[in-house]
Amino acid sequence: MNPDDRREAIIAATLAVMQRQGIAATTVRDVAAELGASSGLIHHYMTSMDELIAEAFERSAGADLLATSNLVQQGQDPLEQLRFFFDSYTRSDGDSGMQLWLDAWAEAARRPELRQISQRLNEAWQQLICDIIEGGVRGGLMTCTDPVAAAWRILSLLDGLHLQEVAHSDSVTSAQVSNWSRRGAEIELGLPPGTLTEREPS
Amino acid sequence: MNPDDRREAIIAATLAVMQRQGIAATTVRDVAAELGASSGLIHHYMTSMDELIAEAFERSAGADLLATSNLVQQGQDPLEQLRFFFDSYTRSDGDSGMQLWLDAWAEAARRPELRQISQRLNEAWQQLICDIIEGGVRGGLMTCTDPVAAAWRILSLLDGLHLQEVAHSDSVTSAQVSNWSRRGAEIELGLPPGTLTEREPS
DNA sequence: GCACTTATTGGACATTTGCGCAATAGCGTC
DNA sequence: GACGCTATTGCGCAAATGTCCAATAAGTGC
Repeated sequence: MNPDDRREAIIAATLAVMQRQGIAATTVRDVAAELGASSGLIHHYMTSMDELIAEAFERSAGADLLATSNLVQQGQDPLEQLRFFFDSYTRSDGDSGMQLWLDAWAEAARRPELRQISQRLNEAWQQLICDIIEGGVRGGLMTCTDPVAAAWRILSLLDGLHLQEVAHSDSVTSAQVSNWSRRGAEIELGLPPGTLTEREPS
Repeated sequence: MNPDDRREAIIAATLAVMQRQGIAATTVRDVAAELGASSGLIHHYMTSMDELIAEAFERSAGADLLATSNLVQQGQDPLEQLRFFFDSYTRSDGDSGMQLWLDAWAEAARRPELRQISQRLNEAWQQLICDIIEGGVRGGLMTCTDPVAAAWRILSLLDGLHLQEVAHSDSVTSAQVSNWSRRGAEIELGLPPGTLTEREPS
């Protein structure tokens, strides 16, 4: 098998195990079993377990960011862009992507490589929101005196609510995460209620 | 040694280890070393490792909640109560309490006992904020059409910002967590800027 | 066909983990 | 001082884990 393809296959298998069992409980043997290969093979391509986990997480979380980013760019104006942002972000929690983030944040303190990736991606998410807000303020569609702070607030609110949904499923529901976070952004940016509500696909 | 005291001592030692190393990396042997006793002793008092961890987390997080709750009750009006709430919450992150919460949320999916405790405490935090808001709305000091949602937003925003600070220390600083979360609550509740800023102890 | 590189295997190894258990020490009661 | 209960010890066991390594299979260029 082509080395590049093999490497991809290993990362894909790692990701599958991570999503099933969580980052902390992912072992080399499980990845090998998922791949249908031996454990030695994984170490032939990866120098350490930490690198393997970091790479798999980056692949998964990076793809989510890219997908949302692409969708946002299709928005005609900043309001639609922000709506698309919420559409994309609140849809992607159907899979276990958010549990991965929870694991990553908790493990960041103990895995430097993972921490670096997690930080970089979070800052990219914040930047994405910040750009939308600055566009909205320039166009007179939104009111905001501190876009950097506002972007961190919108992102953190979304993460904080998602966290409750994933950790304690019957405290906060998926619909509440969507509604409450959209309403929060409306309040933050001086928008009338309903502006960011998900539109029915016509 | 008195069995009750011994039990307390074990929990205290467990907590110390948990704060130093994180929940996932806490082992029976480490707790025994911290206590200056043998590993067998821990199992004489606790039926399992999960129970030990859950109990220690409940003790620590419950104490934080109680301390904040007590401080809030000393506020003369809802605005001061909310200010006290932020004072208490944003001060308690000096120690590593927030990393414990991160671990707890991540582990909640795999440790039922921990999940139950985490969920109960989070709901109590939300209730604490909700009561303040309802008092503020009644007294005409705050504007809020949905106190339940607003309380979840204020709590989740605070947790989300804290999360960034703990996981990636140079993305968001401790001061920014305090300022941004207070400002967020002001916007949420229709308060003029600076209303919730920490007062200098005169 | 033959050397040479590389992918792949399967297991060994040292370490760490939660937990159990037989032995011991300490202390209160008669 | 003897007895009995329980706190406490210290070790051992089985399972799991990351890492490494010698042996093998599979190509690949000559």
